[in-house]
Amino acid sequence: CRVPAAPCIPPRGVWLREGTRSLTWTLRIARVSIGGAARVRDETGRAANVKPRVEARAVSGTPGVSVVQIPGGQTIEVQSVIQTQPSVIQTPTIQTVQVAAIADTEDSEGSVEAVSDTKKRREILSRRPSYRKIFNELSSDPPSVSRIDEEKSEEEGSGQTISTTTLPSIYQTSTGQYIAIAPGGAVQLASASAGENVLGLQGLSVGGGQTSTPTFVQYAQTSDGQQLLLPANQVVVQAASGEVQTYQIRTASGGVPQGVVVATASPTGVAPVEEASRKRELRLYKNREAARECRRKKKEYVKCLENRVAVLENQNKTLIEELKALKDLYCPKAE
DNA sequence: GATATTTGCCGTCAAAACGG
DNA sequence: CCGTTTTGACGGCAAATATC
Repeated sequence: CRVPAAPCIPPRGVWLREGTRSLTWTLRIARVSIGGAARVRDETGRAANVKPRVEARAVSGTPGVSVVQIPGGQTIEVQSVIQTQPSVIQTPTIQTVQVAAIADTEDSEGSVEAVSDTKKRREILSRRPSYRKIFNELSSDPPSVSRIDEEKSEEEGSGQTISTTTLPSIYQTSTGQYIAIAPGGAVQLASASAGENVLGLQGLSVGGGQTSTPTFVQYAQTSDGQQLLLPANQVVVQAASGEVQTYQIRTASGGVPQGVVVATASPTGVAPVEEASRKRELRLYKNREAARECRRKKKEYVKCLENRVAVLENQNKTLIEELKALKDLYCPKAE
């Protein structure tokens, strides 16, 4: 949280490191590092990062006491003071923090318990109304703060993001680029570097019908109207410059990254297991995109709040000055 | 320079919210 | 009511930063 000058109140508990230099917290759920000599490891050594470390997150907490859970299932209760300054705090500022207790949670073992533990935690962390709801409610009264648009706001910069309104088919090319073929027929290159919109290309799903192995072919239309038919594992992309390139599509066995839909085919004749996994992939893909979008909106929302804080602080300052001036003018003897 | 810690982002899950 | 969308929560990774 980097709202300037406005003290952010940690919503649940306080996040701290024992006996070390800094204290950090983020919104609502924080990560806790237990540093220094008291560094704690998951028994299985599961803090499987390149750099050894332990992270924990809040499971509950009241002002002054935070209960955090470390990966191994242990619960550590930490007594602390409310620290209102976010970000890094130098040694003189931080107050002593004691690890009050380290206790094994009864259900640290066993998958069934683990599930119920997760549930318990989720219950503890009662869900608050969504930020968008709160924000829209807030913004119904005061001026100078823009509402978060329900609609997707114009993307700054290039609009290379893959459309999320209707699900495109995503393919990874042999060069590592991703190609999205939207139902509308637009083909987008979604590479890490930059994307370019390519029109005039279409992906055609030719349903397998009776066959259990659906075929996927594409045709491409060149600028001069010529049509190209391509093998099932290739995609042609024409850049804005006019340059036409053929890409090889990787197959699932070739190590397609998670979530990449390998092919879109009619479900007819597809084994239930395959169908289920296809559905799952689809769901994951959609959710991935949704999460991305949600984060974008959230960032926007936080920016709006920061603006709001700045505006209100300004107003406050102006009003105080005005009041002071009026007092001086009309009741100079006051105080 | 090595190690420790923080921070930001991502993918996934699950539950709330929403829309038909 | 049910399917879909949205979003909080969480675990994980890696880059950035701090500290030794």
